[in-house]
Amino acid sequence: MDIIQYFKSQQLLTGDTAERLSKFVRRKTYDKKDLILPVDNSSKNIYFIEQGIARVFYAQKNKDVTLYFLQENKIGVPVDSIFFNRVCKFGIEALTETIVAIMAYERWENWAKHNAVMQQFSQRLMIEYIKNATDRIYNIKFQSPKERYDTLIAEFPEIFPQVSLGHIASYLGITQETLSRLRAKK
Amino acid sequence: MDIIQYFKSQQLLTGDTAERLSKFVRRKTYDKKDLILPVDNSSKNIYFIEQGIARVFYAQKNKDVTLYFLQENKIGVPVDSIFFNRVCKFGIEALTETIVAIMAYERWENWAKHNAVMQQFSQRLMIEYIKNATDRIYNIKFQSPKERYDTLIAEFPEIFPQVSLGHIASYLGITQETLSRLRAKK
DNA sequence: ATCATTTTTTGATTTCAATCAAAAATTACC
DNA sequence: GGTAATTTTTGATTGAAATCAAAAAATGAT
Repeated sequence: MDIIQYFKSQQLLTGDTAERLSKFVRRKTYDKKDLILPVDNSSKNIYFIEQGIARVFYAQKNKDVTLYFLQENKIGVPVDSIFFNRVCKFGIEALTETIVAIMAYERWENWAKHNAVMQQFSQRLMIEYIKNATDRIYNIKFQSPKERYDTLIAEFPEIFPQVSLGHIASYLGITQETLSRLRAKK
Repeated sequence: MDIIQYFKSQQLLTGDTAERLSKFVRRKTYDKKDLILPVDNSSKNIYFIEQGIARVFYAQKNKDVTLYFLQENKIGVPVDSIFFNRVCKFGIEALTETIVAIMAYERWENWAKHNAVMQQFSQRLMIEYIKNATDRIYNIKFQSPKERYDTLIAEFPEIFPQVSLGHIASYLGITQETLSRLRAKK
């Protein structure tokens, strides 16, 4: 969905603010396997997935771990760079052909300083991030791979034909082979 | 440290705001093993550790996992209840004798609506939470138990005589025996 | 100090998932 | 449609850490 439409539909923005925000948006299309954001970058952009699927991942040498998936209408925020002025450890990779709405965070941050609606909008997005991070930690620390698997297909069933087992397995914290066996029985 | 002193020292609050906030604070002392916040509760309080050490943990049946430790000057925030109106999955347990400064979040939230300093203060705490959660996810997903161990002693060396191996092990995601062996060699 | 309780270490065994390897299936491309 | 390339499944083996069990050490209480 168009990013501005989406924010409106979620009652995050009202007409005129939305109007103005839409001027900040730049759109870009990525092919499968393109990097939307490379690892260890210090981008201060916000990446909204208008179409397609992406993954947020850590990578170093021979290690590659998927942190989470971004479906349509999800936002990838390089928090390290935006809030903490350090390079962002994770990257974002397109897993299908993807349309991304990109916005420079600083512009809207400045605006938010003088605008209550934007201020609240900004806060809402932070809370959204907090929710996702909190849930993910619970998911990793307290649930079993099988439970994580069940949660994933419940929340994001379309993932299966589209995303390769390897990425899903690393999201779950197991190997591809183990995931394949997990699916087989049952 | 006294919570208000701490916020001042961090330039999070100025004189008069601090003054007023201090009226919101209620202090409580806990013994070792006391629950500061039970699991699955819906407290809307914020818990600031003025003295001692606590742990944030998930528990169900025979499962008990330590999420992270709260040292002096750290804040425990039951985000589930405060932001999402659901019971908070984690609890907080005192690991030593502990002095906690407790504050009702709603009071300061209402205040923040009409006060820019409080608003910014509130936002800073959110960002702090985001940082911790982000780092922790990296820590869990991308680092090995040994690396987690090294990070922990680097950041929080005093933990060792004070907190039992069992809790530390569950924080690291291994068993107590494995941790004991990890420490032995070297 | 002594005894009791808790915590940590050490040892032996088991188990589950990782690894290694190859076959089968699916997808992509000329 | 056929061949190549990729992805998934299946099988056999290995290994690292969990489990089980008990000894040793540390802490606490009387």
